[in-house]
Amino acid sequence: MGRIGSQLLKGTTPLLVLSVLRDGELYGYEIAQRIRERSGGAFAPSEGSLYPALHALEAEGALSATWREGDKGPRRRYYRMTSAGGALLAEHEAQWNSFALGVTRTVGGEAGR
Amino acid sequence: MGRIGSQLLKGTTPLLVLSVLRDGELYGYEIAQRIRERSGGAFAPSEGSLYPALHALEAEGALSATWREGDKGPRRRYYRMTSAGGALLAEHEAQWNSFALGVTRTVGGEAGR
DNA sequence: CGCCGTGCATCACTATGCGAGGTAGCATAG
DNA sequence: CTATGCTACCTCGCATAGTGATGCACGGCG
Repeated sequence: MGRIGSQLLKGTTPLLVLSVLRDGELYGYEIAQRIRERSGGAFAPSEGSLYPALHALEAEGALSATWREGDKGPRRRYYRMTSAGGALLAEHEAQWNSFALGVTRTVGGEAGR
Repeated sequence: MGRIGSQLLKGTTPLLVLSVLRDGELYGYEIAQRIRERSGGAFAPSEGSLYPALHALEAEGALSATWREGDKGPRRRYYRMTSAGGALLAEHEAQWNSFALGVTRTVGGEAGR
């Protein structure tokens, strides 16, 4: 395994998802929209990556979820961050920060000074 | 294709390689070491990703390369950034910046303000 | 003489993002 | 009444690209 979890290189989805869930309970589609809004439209996970990520996070115990019937429209699955999810978020944030710092340093040309 | 080139999510290697080559001519192994040093040891591309990336960059015309016999030790392939490489670097930097900004915003919770 | 370090290269494995396709409910247009 | 389109969920196959293992070649050291 690399220095910086190799999944972090492409795996920003868990970080993003957990981040928006700090706001409170949200359902899948809404999570994607929040990420899109907050990123300034720069990106949004596609469904093919969002839902699997949500399931994985739930399986890990980072999220808890419940189905709820909508008065109108189809049922939605609401996700809430667990305390384990909070810890995971902190971990992902730390990894992101050191990754971003590393890139910035390398691109900027500062050595270990 | 997504908003932010999907390769950028994991494809920081070209950015990193081109960045260290601003210093001048370097050979493969040395490039890896520079990246490692500059990133503060946070990461270094493995050989399995570095060499293919170098070949791709050369094929694209972003780098020019020449073999040189070492007085001691095996021959080395020295890479130099071309002007097309400079343009590519600028592009990768811009992409990285907007990507990092998007993540920062999403994690930080700032909306489009 | 065997091992290690430098240096380049390639391979199989793996992770995961993406788009397409499928199900379903409801609303509006024709 | 049917078509289209939006919300909302899920899953599949494809492509990309990072990792470690393996191999070749050269030279120094114990």
